[in-house]
Amino acid sequence: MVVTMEEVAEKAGVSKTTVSRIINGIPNSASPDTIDRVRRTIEELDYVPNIIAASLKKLVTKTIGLIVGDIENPFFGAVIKGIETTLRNAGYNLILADSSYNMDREEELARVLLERMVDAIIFAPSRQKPGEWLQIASDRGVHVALIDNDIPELAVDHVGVDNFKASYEATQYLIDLGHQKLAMITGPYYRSTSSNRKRGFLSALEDRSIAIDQAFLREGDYGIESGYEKTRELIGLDSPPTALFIANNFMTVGAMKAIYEEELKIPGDISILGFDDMYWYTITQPPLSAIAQPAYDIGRVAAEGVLRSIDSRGKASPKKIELKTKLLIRKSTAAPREK
Amino acid sequence: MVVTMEEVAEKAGVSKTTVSRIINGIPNSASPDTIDRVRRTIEELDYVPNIIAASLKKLVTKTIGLIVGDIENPFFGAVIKGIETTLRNAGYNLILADSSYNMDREEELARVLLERMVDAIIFAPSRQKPGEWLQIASDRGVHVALIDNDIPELAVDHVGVDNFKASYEATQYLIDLGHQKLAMITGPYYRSTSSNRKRGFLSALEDRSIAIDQAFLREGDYGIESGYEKTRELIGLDSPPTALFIANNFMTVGAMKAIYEEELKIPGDISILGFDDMYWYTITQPPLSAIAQPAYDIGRVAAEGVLRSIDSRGKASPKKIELKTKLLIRKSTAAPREK
DNA sequence: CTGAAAGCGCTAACAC
DNA sequence: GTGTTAGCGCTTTCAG
Repeated sequence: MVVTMEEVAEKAGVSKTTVSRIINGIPNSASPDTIDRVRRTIEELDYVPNIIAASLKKLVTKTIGLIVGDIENPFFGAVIKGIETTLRNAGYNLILADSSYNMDREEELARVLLERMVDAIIFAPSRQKPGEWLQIASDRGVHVALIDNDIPELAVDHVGVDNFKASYEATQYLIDLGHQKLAMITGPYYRSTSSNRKRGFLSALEDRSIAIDQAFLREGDYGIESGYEKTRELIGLDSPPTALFIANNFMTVGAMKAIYEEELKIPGDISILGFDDMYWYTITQPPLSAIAQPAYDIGRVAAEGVLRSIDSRGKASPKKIELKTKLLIRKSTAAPREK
Repeated sequence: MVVTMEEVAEKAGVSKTTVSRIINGIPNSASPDTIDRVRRTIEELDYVPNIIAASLKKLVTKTIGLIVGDIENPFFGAVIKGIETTLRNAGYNLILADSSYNMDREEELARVLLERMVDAIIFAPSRQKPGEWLQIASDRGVHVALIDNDIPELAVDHVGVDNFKASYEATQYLIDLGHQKLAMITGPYYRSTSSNRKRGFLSALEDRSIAIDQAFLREGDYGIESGYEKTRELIGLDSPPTALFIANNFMTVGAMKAIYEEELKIPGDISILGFDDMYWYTITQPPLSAIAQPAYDIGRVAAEGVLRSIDSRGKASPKKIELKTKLLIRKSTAAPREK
């Protein structure tokens, strides 16, 4: 740093203390005259306060760390936007870290954030297993909030959606349309979101007494390729499904690719329903039916929770919050063709 | 923070200095024995070094600030990924800030980043006009790199693509297909990218002696709605264009919406070519032709430049780097129908 | 209303 | 090899 508070003080003919108080807007701590003089000096010198120094003294950085699995996933894009906006408006900064869905990385990042003295960590875990550093962080008074996937055994805030219910209702909708041969491409079961989405699907079938064909249940990895391959397998079956429920956005793209390649008609030959809504789902042919998650709000609510938790000095007990999903019915789902 | 270096030192029976040296891996500064003892103590105490304190002393934070216009834009998503990955591998952290394409906000954010003592700022400006704080940052030795839009009068690094050339070539391709009635929906001219894309389009027409119909040139704002409206205007013309070139991803979505609404055939009635490639352009009907920008690499190269610049203590002169675009021809562009 | 002094937790000369 | 000392730039009692 070039110019320090000391220099401002000197030039204005006051002490550092006074300058500090004025900058921090402590009421009744300086005469209007002094305030004016100091303000002008700050202006003249282009003085920029050093928040790092202040942080060291106050033991508070007004910085929050965020660990996500993949910044490039549009779902996280919206979540991050919600977090960043909320935090920024409250005067906080965001340190963003991408774990590539790698657990070792997650651990390392949590540690790095601790070293940087973040006031809180918002974390989108890639699996349900709790990491060691997160617990350490929580133990030392660094507020922790989970988003998307939950880690039930960690007693910290969590913001997500009711994946079971969303999945259950979507499946029910498909059944009501008349489908009996329903397939699902799920995400990896080690994620709470994935396993809940699968459970919802299965549970709906069960409740409607539809036998579960194991060949119709495929575990993907949330990537485009995986959606493509699983779909090929599914439509290659002797008796293929008439409805396909896909657990995330990327796999849905892969699925569409496979379906177009085989020149199957949607929804004539097969109905398609995806988890995660994308802004471009309205311009595919046909427009895609999907379950929308309030991604921005997940971020916003998580950030608000963390802020509240900081304010209350961690005296608030952990909350598990589930936001509402919405089933968006467009044109990719319809009754199965009569045979 | 709970446990400090002092406590580690005490418990291990050495001085802070020794602990510090061991943590920083200064060679030949402690006996293997001491190192071992200290390491074990650190482990036992779950000691986490306080980088904020170190930063204050060293006047280097190993943190870089990034200001983008909209985190949710998938283009920036990829750019951010490139930056984050590169920085992380070099041991740097990223403070992410979203300006909502607002210039006042940009200024404010630059200042906030300065206060936080970032070692460098990577900035995706929303207009060509240079801000005051960025100059101040640069003057104080904070390295500055621009991405996407350039601000020519600022003597700092810039990484982007040759928008003029990309646009020129794409237009040329459309003309070679036989189109004579070409329209373009541009972005706001106050961005260097937008105006260069427009210039490329116009220049290609000129070079092929195709008269420029002003009604065929529409200035959008890079949003979905804007793409939709401008396209409606265009296809509502008495003599509508046979080819439409759209300056970004979001407006392309809007354009598609308008075209489907009017039940026009692509590319039969109108050819569509967009700037920015998206991973889902292969599953629209027809798959969309587009100009791909190496978004991840733009981020990576910008981050590498900033890192290099930090290493060389700013003795490197500013570089303006243009990465290669690629014209991806899929199915939304074809020769105009004979009339 | 204002200032002096004592650190926040760490690093970096400078000694020994 | 290791320790002592003096800060980095700011905030915060405590005095007046």
